[in-house]
Amino acid sequence: MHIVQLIRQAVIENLNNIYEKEFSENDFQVNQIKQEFEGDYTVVMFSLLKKTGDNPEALGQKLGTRLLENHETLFTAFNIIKGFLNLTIADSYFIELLYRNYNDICYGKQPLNGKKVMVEYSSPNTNKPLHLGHLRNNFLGWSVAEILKANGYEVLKSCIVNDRGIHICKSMLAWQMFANGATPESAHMKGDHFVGDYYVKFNDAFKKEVEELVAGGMKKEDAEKNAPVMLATQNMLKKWEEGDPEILRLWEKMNNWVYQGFDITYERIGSDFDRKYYESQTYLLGKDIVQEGLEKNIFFMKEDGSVWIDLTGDGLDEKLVLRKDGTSVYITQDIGLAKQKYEQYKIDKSIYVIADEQNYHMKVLKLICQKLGLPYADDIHHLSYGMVELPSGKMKSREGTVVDADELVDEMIATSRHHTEELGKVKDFTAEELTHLYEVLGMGAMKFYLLKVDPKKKMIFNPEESIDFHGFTGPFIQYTFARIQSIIRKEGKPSGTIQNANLLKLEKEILVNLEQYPTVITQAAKELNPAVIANYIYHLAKIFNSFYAELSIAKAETADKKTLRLHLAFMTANVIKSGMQLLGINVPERM
RNA sequence: GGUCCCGUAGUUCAAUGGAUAGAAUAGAAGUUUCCUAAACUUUAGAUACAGGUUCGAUUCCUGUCGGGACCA
Repeated sequence: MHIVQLIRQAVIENLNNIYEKEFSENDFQVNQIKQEFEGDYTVVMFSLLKKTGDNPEALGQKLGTRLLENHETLFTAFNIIKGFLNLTIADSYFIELLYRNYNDICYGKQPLNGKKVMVEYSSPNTNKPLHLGHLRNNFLGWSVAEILKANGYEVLKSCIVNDRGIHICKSMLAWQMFANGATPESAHMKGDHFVGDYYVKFNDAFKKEVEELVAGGMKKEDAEKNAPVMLATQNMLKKWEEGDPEILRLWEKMNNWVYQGFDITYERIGSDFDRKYYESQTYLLGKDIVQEGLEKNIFFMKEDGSVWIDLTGDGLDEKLVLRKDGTSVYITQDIGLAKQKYEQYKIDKSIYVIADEQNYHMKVLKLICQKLGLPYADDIHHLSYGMVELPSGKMKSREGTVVDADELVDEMIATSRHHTEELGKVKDFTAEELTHLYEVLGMGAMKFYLLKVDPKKKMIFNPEESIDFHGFTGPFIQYTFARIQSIIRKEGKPSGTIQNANLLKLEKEILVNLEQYPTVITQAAKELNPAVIANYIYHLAKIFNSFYAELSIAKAETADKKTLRLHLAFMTANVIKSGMQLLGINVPERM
């Protein structure tokens, strides 16, 4: 049991005895103490004053005295400041922690709990390469999956590939018009970038045609509808839906180019999926559910034959679920896919990692499922994250302001190479070792940068300033790990027992933090928030670095202290490695 | 027009209703005969505004201003 729970329990027990009333966890808080006060944890007593009828001083005295009497192995001292009862935890309690978790790579993780979760993330379009926004999505989704695994869930990672629709037809049309049969091979390009270029070419052509039409006296609105390339694209989509073999062949060919490009990127950034869904196979789903909904009067049909749901009672509006020509809209297939996921995998929870611009859509999806009485409706969870923006605002592919994922990865790796060469600490590394190190550091910096921020908040990325390698960063933590490994190589793994603890402030601070790791993992899962882990690991590394600068491990004052500090270093390294893995970040033995 | 989200140091981010609002970076000043200076130490700097609830508000409620997203 974690120490905060132990304290809570002890406080409840003793309050019950002192006041002969029933107290519960909700009656008070237990917090970690602030630096400037004496002790380790504090009981906030304000909320207990009414129920106990005592003032803080009297309450604190009674409670503190009892706690020390009845739990002498846990508490060694207490003091009262205003409404806070500050408790000092016994050194021996923490020493036990070191022994108990020695070399345990599963420290902090939970055994399987029998629940199954699906995490859908990444969800790319096949008309352009991945960009910075996708990176945040991918890192988030992957990390959340790992965090859930660490909490005992069985996790399935899935991905819905938006492989059909008007946007793909635009790339296809532009390829027909401008490529002269070029391929990624002939152009020496990654397939996703190759196809993305034709998407841009389409937009250029479209813009030009609109301008010409407007110059000829047409209204802009009409010009956009009647531009020849737009009409041709719509015609192509129609042919695709009718199953025109030639169009289907082109569609398959271009999508495969894109997939080959995506595979390379996914491999580099460490994204993987247990199950991929393709919109071309799911876009017809959900129509049967619409029928059911009509019969149950949950949906209604308008005069033109289109089907709607009235959500005005829920503060939303009327929402289209089937067009008048009987074709699906996005929400229809989403309902269908949700059902398919549930029936196929018997999942207990379905998490969708999607940017917050889709908040409305996801709210509607869940609401409709609930109204339909679908059994999985309540288990649909939208993990909504803020968009990555530039200082100038939203990234726009049409304006060429998109930060490309592959380019950014290359840049990060180049920067890590530059820093490493400048410092010259790994001159004995082989070429492969160096390549690997640059990748570990570059990807570490990038992933940490995107994961350290609360997912809910939008974040600003400034391409002018490269992602840092100093301070609150991945490499800072990786460096801390590497220094510990260096010590372990020289001094060996910790062995033997600690006779006389008598912890110094810095030693104890590390232990207090190490003890919190399991709680942190639980909290991260509860909030579906990798930033909780990132902040914790950074804090731990920071404290360790102060400890490292202040106190010698190899030349500790006594043999006993040396054993203790080796243990501290060893366990800190294990927790750093474990926590960074939950973020998808590797740690190097040397750097 | 409607719904929702966000305003914290120059900048990028923290803070389950709790003590003197933490970090990083940029700025200033230091630390290397000693375990990796990608580090450490010191210093200066912030809750948009006005009310309210509370023993206590960055956090909850109302309004104003500012920014953003979505729905027609």
